[in-house]
Amino acid sequence: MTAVWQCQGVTSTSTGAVRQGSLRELNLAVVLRRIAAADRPPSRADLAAATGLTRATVSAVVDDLIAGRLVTEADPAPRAGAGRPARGLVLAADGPAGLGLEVNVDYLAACVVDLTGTVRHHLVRRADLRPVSPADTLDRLAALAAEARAAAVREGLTLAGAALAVPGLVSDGGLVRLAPNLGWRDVDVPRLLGGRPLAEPVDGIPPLVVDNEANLAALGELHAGPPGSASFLHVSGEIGIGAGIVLDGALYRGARGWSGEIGHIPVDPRGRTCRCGGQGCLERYAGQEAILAAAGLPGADLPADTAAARLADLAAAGDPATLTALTDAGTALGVAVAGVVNLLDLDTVVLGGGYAPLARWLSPPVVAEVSRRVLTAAWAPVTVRPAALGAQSAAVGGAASVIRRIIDRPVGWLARSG
Amino acid sequence: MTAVWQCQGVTSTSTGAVRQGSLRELNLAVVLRRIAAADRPPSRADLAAATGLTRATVSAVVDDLIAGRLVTEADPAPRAGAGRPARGLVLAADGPAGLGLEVNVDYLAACVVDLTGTVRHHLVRRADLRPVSPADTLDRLAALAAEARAAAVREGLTLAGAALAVPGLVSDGGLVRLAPNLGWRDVDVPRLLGGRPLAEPVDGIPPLVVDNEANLAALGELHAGPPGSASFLHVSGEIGIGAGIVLDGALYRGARGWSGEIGHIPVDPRGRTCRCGGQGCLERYAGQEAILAAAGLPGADLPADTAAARLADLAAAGDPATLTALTDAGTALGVAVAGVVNLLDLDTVVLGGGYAPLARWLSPPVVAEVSRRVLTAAWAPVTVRPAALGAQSAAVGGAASVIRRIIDRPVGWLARSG
DNA sequence: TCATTTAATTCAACCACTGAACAAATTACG
DNA sequence: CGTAATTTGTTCAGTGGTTGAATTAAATGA
Repeated sequence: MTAVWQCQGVTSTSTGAVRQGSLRELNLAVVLRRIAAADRPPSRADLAAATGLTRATVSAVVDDLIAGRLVTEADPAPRAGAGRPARGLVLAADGPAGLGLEVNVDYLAACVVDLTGTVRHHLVRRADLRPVSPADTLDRLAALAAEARAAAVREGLTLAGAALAVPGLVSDGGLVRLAPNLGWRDVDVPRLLGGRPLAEPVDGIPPLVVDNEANLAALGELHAGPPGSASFLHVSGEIGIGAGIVLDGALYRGARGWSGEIGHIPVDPRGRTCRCGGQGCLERYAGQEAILAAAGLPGADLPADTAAARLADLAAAGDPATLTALTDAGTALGVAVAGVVNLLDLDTVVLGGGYAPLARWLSPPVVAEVSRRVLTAAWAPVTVRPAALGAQSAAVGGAASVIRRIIDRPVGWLARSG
Repeated sequence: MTAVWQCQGVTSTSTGAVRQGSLRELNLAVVLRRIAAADRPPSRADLAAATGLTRATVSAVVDDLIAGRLVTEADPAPRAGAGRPARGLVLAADGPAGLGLEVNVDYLAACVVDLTGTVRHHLVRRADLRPVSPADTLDRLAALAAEARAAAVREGLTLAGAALAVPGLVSDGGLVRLAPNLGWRDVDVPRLLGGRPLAEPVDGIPPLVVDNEANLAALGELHAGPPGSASFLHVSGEIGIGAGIVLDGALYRGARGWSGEIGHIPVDPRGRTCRCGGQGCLERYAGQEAILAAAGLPGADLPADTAAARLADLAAAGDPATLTALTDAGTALGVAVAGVVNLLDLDTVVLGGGYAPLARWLSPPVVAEVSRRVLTAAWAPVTVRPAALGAQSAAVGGAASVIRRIIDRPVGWLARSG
C-alpha cells in the first residue's frame, strides 16, 4: 500500500452528501472559524448570536473543541453592565501547529506556526544550494525540520502537517517538474524525504504538501497581512517572476496547479527575446538579472537575497543607474500588473520576495502605471504595498496553510488520539 | 511509519451555521445536482451509491423533489441482468424556468430556459438602440419579456427569476455605471423596470439580476459547451473586448464585480494610444473598430452583429485586406490571451460574441501565439474554440444562471407555494 | 439584601439520517 | 412453467444532534 502524498488543493467537485454526523463536523468548523476570525475573544453567547445556532448547541460544540485542545477559555473580556461575566474563547496556543519549509537558492528555512497564527520558531540556514544535489539539499532540510520539530515538541506543540515551498513548477504528488534556479528537474520530493516523518499523521491533513513558493508566499500574506484584502496579487521578484493569486480569501491554483506565471506577460511584444520563446516578456525587464544588468552590476551570479540587498543599498545611497533601473523595472511591472488587475478586478497588489526590500523604489512607477491603465481605479483605488512578511512569506505561508486546514475541518484533528 | 492520509478538499463555502433543517436543504441540493449532472437518468439506488446516502434517505429526498415539480420519473433506462427495473429520474421540463434578457447595440433578446437546460423560447428584436433612451429601451425590453413570459406560462412553465445582460460595467443593485456603446451612464435598471414583474417571486432567487454581457455569455458557454472544461476564458469581441472568467466551474466576478476587462491589456506598450489613457491596448488592435479599419471598411458605425458578418463574408470571399486584418487581430488577441492563460493556468479559451463568426480566421494566430508563449503548453495543450452558442450566449447564459440557482438551492423553490 | 441582567447548562422533544427487514418487479435457470 | 436469484424501492424502529424552554450561575445596581 502506498501512501498518498498530496501536492495541491484538489479541485474538489465532490458533491459531498451531508450525513447525520456531518452536521456536527460542519458546526465544529463554523464555530472554530468564528473564534479564529473574531478580534476579541467571543463568549459562547456571542457565538450563538453570530452563527444562529442555539446556545445549547454552541456549548456542546465548544466542549468538543476544548476537549480536543483547539480552544481554550481565556480571561473574561471586560464588559460593562450587569450580568454574569462571559468566559472568552480563544484558539489554543499549545495544540496543533503547522510546519512550514522552504528551499531556495541561497537558504533553507523552517518555521512553526501555532493555531493562533503566532510564529513560534523560525530557523534559517544560509548556503548556496545551487551546487548541492537535490537529495543532499533535502537531507539538510530534513535535519532542519527535525530541529524545528524538536523545539516545537518541547513547548507542547504537535505538528499536524508540513508544507514545503520550492521556487518552481510542482505537479500533483509533490513532483518538482522544474525549478530552474535550483537546477532541479523532475525531483520527487516525497520519495527523497521518504522515511523521515515531518509531522504527526492527522486525518485530512497531508503529512507533506509541496507547492510553489509564490503560492505559499501569497498564503502567508493572506495570513499576516492587514485584513480586508481578500483578493490580491502577490508578486515575487526572483530570477523568475512568480505570482500568487488570492481570490475571495482562497488561493487560486489554476486548472493544473500552475497558475501565477506572470513573468511572461508581454510588456513589449517587439522587445527583447526571452528564453521562453516570446518577445518582450516581463521577466526580461523586471527580473533580477535584468535589473542587475541595468544597474550596471556584473554579478548575475549573486543569490537572490544578496542581489536585492545590494540593489537596495545602492538605491538608498542614491546611485543614479540603480534608481533608473528600478524605475524602469517598476514601470514594466506596473504595465503587467495593471493588465492583471483589470482582468481580475483586484483591490491590492503585494510586492514580495525579492521585490519586498525594493518596494520603496518600485512602488511609485507601479502605482503610476496601475492608476493610469486600470479603468476602475477612479471608482475604487488599488493598493500597492510591500509584503508584510518580506522574504519569510513562503515558509510562514506554508505553515499557515496547515493550520488553516485544521480550522477549516477540525474534526480530522479531533478524531486523532482523542 | 507512514499511513494513508487522503487529501480532502474542504468544501464548505458558506460560513453559515448548519442547523437541523439545513441537513435536508443540503441533501436536496446534492441529490438534485447529481440528477442534473448525470448523463443517463439515474435511479434512486444509483443516487444512493453515488452520494453515499442511504436508499431510504434518497427516497425521501426524491419524494420532496418530485412533489415540488423539480424532478419527474422517466421511462426506465434499459438495463441488462436480473432485478426489479429501476425508475429513472430526470429534471422536470414543466417546472421552474429562467428568463434571460439582453440589451445590446442592435438588438433586444429574451429567452426561456427550462430546468433541463433546453431553450424553450428565444425572441430577438433587431433595432438600432443607440438613439433610444434607456427608459424607452427598457420599456421595449419589458414588452419582449412579457411576451416570452406569456409563451412560457402557456406551456406550464413558471419563471423563477430573470437575468439581464448589458454590455457595460454593472455595480451592485443593478446600476449600470457605464455602457459606452449604448451611451448609458448610471442607468438604474431595476428602478426603470420597476413596476413590471418579470418573474414569480421565489425565495433565494432575485427577481432580476443585471450583469455584464461577457459574464453571462461565459455562463452560457459553461452551460452549453462541452463538459470537461471547468476553467476557461470566454472572450467577447465587440466594440470593446470583454472576458468572462470561469474558474472551477464558477464565474469569477472579481472583488467588485468588474473582472474581465481584457481589452486594455497592453499588447504593444509603445503602440497606439488608447482612450483609456494607456498605450497599445488590445482593444486598439483586436477591437471591432480596429479590425474594420485595418480591413479597409469605412463603416465604423455598423452595429456589432453586422460588422462581424461583413468581415466574415469578406474573409470567406478571400479578400486579402480582411484576411490580413483578421490575422493581425488574432495575433494581438493571442498575445493577450497567452498572458492570461499563463497567469490563470486555463485549459480552454472560447471565442465568443463578435469573435464567434470570425473564429475560423482568428483561431490560427491565437493558437500560434498561445502555444509559443504559454510555458505549460508542452505539458498540457490549450484548446481554442468558438462559442457553442454564438451571439446568443449572453441571454441563454442569463437564463441558465437562474436555473443554476434553483439546482444549487432547491429548497427556495420548494418552500414556494407548494 | 434583593431584584435585575446576562451567561451557561440541563433536559425533553423533534427532525432527519441509518440500517435492517420487507415488499415489488424483473431475469435466470432447472 | 415455476422457483430462485437479484435488484429496486419502502417501511420502521433506532440514534445522533439540534431546538427551545426552564434552570442554575455569577455578576451589577438600588
